[in-house]
Formats: sequence, structure tokens, C-alpha cells
Amino acid sequence: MSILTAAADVLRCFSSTRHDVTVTDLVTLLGMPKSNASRLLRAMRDEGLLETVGDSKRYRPALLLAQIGQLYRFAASLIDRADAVVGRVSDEIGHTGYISVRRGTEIIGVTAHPGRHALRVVTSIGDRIPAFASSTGRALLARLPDAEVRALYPEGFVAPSETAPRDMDELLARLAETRRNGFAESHDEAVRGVRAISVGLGDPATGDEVALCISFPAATVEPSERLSIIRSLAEGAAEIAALTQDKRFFPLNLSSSETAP
Amino acid sequence: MSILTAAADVLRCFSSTRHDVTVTDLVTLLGMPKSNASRLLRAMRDEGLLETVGDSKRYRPALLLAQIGQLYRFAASLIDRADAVVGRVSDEIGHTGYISVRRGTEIIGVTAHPGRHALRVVTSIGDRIPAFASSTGRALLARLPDAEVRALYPEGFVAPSETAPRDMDELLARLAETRRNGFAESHDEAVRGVRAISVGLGDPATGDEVALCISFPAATVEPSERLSIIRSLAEGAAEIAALTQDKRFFPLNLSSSETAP
DNA sequence: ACTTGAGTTCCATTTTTTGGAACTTCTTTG
DNA sequence: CAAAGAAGTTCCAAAAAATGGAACTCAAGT
Repeated sequence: MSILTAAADVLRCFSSTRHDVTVTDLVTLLGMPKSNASRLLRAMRDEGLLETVGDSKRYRPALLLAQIGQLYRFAASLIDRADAVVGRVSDEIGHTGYISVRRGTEIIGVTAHPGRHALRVVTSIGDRIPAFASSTGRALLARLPDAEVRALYPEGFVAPSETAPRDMDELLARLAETRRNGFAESHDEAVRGVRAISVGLGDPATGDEVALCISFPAATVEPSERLSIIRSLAEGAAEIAALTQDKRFFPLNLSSSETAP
Repeated sequence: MSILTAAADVLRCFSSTRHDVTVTDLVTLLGMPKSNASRLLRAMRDEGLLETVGDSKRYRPALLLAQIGQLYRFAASLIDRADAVVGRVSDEIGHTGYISVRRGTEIIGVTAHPGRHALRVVTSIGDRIPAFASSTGRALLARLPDAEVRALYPEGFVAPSETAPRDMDELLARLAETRRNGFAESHDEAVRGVRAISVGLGDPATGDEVALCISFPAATVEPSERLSIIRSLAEGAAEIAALTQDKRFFPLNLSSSETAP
């Protein structure tokens, strides 16, 4: 097993709740011998992948990784464009917006725009949520043929909340609805009292796919505001889809959707 | 030589002008045998460090690195706090603000807040500029004793512009001025027509040091506006310095500085 | 069908990596 | 303040991975 595997494992140890690691952290988290952990951290520091915090024995990701992380947004320029749209919509209406990507059956937040309202939805970048039980997830799954969706869940899934799809048939029905409407919607799924509108989007040139999402408290948003969120999001997404010549984009179709929340 | 070295070298190949690499890119950039380049890229992809663009033979940094990059800001929470201050000041006055760190004799942009004005200074994250010839650089160098500054430049340096320090003595004089005033200033140094105000700041607990900077077109900014930029920046920085108990922070001292631009 | 450029696979040799144990700090605590 | 304990580092021979040259595959372009 290459030392690259170990190095990647170390990087995966970092999270929003673990900003730095020590030799013993690695021993317990990854079950590697102390000697390896010690040498590996030092080697990664010497290579510029990690840096020590002050002159302590704690290691954190180095600036190099921060720089490359920044680059990712532009490398995957679809993310950048989508982020601009979500940022604009979020600014306009004051609710939280974010964009996410799918990795297998999980959805990962990539960028976020916190809303301005006192009651706002807080999401954090890097969070993972199940694809089938979120509007972002379904916006992205809707881009796959049903057969591929089935293949993603060979063992089915368990609905985490009342309003999430209960089984594959229900999921596929909601994906069909998403395709028809041009947007996906969730209500009380991941978080009680929260409603979210998502639109999926892709760039055939790079194979990237992202979901644009606006998330807001269900109680305080009028039907008309919800409609205007849907319109803004869909409009912005459609512009990008035209640019990338995304053939799998589903345009907004409000007449087909129930318009009351 | 460990494969980690090679992997880190690959990561260093990425820049704002190179968002992805191929096997041949590595061969020419790093002079490694094709066979190694091919295997290394595949291994890094398998480990989740890189991802292929679409289904082409091009590799770019993977989402994992983007996530870790995000984390860096919070891991180095000094950066986060400083960024908040610069963001606020930049918002208030409409000019471009950014924060940077020093690595050896180079200054690297970490976060940026583009200004609102039509004529604004554009900087990009990850750009490297020489420390001695920029206000950010001198704001950070001023935190070192003169002897350490000398040690950083054993061979001296060559001034890149008229207004940059010409030799070590001139640099040390300007650092002394920076310490006296509590801020560093540049004019026409890196970019003609651009003036910049920077304040240095550190966190003794982690050893991190950052520079807060506001950069603006020299021609359109009145002396009074310049003063208010200096005040806002210094005030915000002083708050953070108090929090981190930064003993090397130089407080604002407007009386000692010439107040006209 | 031929050429060219790009990428991959093969293989014996060389080089790293591994993990247990001994050793060194640093920290805690009696 | 010394002893115990925890955390980290270094050492070593065995085991595993990396190397690089050459042969091979694949896809365009002519």
C-alpha cells in the first residue's frame, strides 16, 4: 500500500471539527503504528502539504492546499458560474443559498452564501447529506436515467424523515416530477421547518454537475416569494446551461407544478 | 526520494494559469519519465487527491483538496478574523481589500475582497509578490528584528520599481517607519498608480502572522479618505491583536507620520 | 494503411516503507 | 522534585513499492 494512501487518509482526517492532528490522533483514527504516524506527518510537512501550528506538535493543512482549494472553483468553472448565480439570488432575497455536488449517493456543499434574515438556514461547506433525501440531491439525481438511479441504490435506502421518499418507486416519481417542473423541492426533510428549492445543472465538456439551492424557513415565506425564488434560480441556471450546452438541463415549467407551497 | 515529493510537486504544478495537467505536462514540467507520470497521476486520482476532467486524460485537484482548503481559513483562525475586518473595511469604502501571509521572502494572497469602484485594484488569491517591495510585505517584515530581516536577504535584492527600497539600509529605514506609524504604505511599487495601506498582525499562540491590506488607485483617493482607511484598518487590526495578545503589534501613531499622501 | 503523439504496461533493480522495540522528551502527579 | 506516564522520535532488518527503459496500445491526422 503506497504512502500516498496514508497521506490521503491523513487529509481526510481533517474536518470542520478537527482542524489539526497529532501523532496520537493518527494512531487512534487510522490505527497506524506510532512510528509511521510520526514519520508521515513530518514527511508531509517537509513536502509542504502540512504545517505545524506554532512550534507545537500539532499539524494542520498547509497554505499550498488552501491555494489549490481556491483553484478548484475556477478549474471547475461551472461551480464558479453557478456560485455567482446563487450568490446573486441569495443577495436579492436574503435567504441562504449554496451550491453542491454529488459524489455517489452523497451531496457535498461546495460554496455557501448565508442569508441576511434573522431566521436563516445555516449550512456549512463540506457537509454531506444523502442525495435521495434532499432537494439538491434529487435535482442532481433527476439528471440520471432511472436505471442509473436504481443502480446507485442496490440495497434501497431508509427515509430519514416523514417527507423524504420512502422507497425507490417514490424516489423515481419525485425525480420525474423534478424533470417535469425543472426544479426540486424539499420540505422538512433534512431539517424541520426548512424548505429548499434546487436546480441541477451540468457542463458536458467537463462532466461536472452541480445543484443550485436556496433554502429558507417554510413558515415565513409567502407563496409569491417562493415562486420568485424558483424563477430567479431557474433563470440563472438556464443561462449557464445555455452556455455549457447542457442537453440534460430541465427548463422551468411552472404550469405543470402545483404553485401553492 | 519519496513519492510524496513527487505528489507535492504535481500539486505545485497547478496555478491560476494551469487548472489541469496531463501525463506529458508532468514530463516537461518535472522532467520525470512518462511511466512514472502516468502511474503517479492515476495513483493520486485513486487516492482522491486528483480527479479526471470529464472522461479525458486531464487531471485536476479533487474536491477533497477544495474542502481542506476551505478548512485552512478556520484552522488558521487568525486569517478568518483578519478577513472579516478587511471585508468590512473594503465594503465600507469600496476599495479592494485582501489579506496575505509571508512565506520566506514572498507574500502570498490568501483572501480577497474586490472593491465596488469602477476603477479598482484586482488581485488574485495565490499570487506571489516580493516581501520587501510591497506594503503587505513590509507590514510583516516590520514584525521581525532587523537582524532577521538581514538574514532573509543574504544576497540583498534588486528593487523592481522606483519607489521600492533600493537596498537593505533603505528597507530597514522603511521598516522602522512602519513600526513607528503602525502601518506600511506603498505607492507605485508593484503596480503603477496603485497605493496600498497594510497592517501586520500575529497570533503568538499559533505563530501565524497576516497582513491586512487595502489597495486603491492613488489618483482618486483624497488625503482624508486615505486617513480614514488607515484608521479603519488599524482599529480592526488592534482589536484582533488585543484578542490574540500579540505583543509585536505596532499600534497606530498618526502624529508621527506625515499625514498628506 | 501509415505515421505520429500520447498514454499505459511490463519487469528486474533499486529504493522506500513498515512496524516492533528501544529511546527521548515533555507533562502530570504523588 | 523525582517518579510515572504519555507522547513523540529513532533504529533496524524484512517486506513492499517505486523506478525507468522499452515494448505495447490507442487514437488522430494524413
